[in-house]
Amino acid sequence: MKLDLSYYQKNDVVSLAKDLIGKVICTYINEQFTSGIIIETEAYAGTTDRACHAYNGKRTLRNEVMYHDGGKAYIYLCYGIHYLFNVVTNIAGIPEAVLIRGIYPLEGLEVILKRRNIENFHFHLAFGPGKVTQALGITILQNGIDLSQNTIWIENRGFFIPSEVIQVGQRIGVAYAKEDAFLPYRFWVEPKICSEYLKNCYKSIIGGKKANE
DNA sequence: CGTACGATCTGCT
DNA sequence: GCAGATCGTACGA
Repeated sequence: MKLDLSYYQKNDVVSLAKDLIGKVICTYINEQFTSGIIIETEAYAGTTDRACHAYNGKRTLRNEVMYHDGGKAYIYLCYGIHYLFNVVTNIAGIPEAVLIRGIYPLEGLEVILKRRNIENFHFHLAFGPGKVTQALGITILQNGIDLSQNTIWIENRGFFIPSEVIQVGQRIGVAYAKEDAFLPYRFWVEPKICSEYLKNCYKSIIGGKKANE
């Protein structure tokens, strides 16, 4: 169920970014369990990617964990306000990562609503990278943690997202990366579409059948 | 040491 | 649709 470290240590960050769509990210933070289906990701492809924090081999205190073995959390503060959560991929020395940009809340909705300071559920509740970390309770305190432990981890629950509903496009907010800003490294499923597939999964669970594996 | 700038979100128009 | 919030990091002097 829980993805192990070998999953993250593969050598194709773009494929991993797409494969993470439909997986379930879980957190146990401040004694509270919350989770959501990953519905938006972006790949950041190491030292040759102008949009990547490790472009041209840049290595600082902030991005140090990108240079570690895959399967760790790379978290940083963006625009002085929002924490952004990345999964480090590949092996030590090759600084690649997947930014988790959107989730569809699955468990702990009450906690998520409280953390987001929102009254009622709506589709875009955690669609956007700053909303994801707020919903899941992630801050800079979790930077560098190991995703095979029990604070932040990702599971395969067998939710099947058909390839035809996964959209592909340019990454958001990286105009400074010049030509690399046009690379098709962003993957997403509209939250409303995701909810339709969720209904199907729940139906099959209720019917005594396991969700698609 | 000083300054510029974000892998964004919200609320108001 | 747009401006304002807000602060750590990076980088040059």
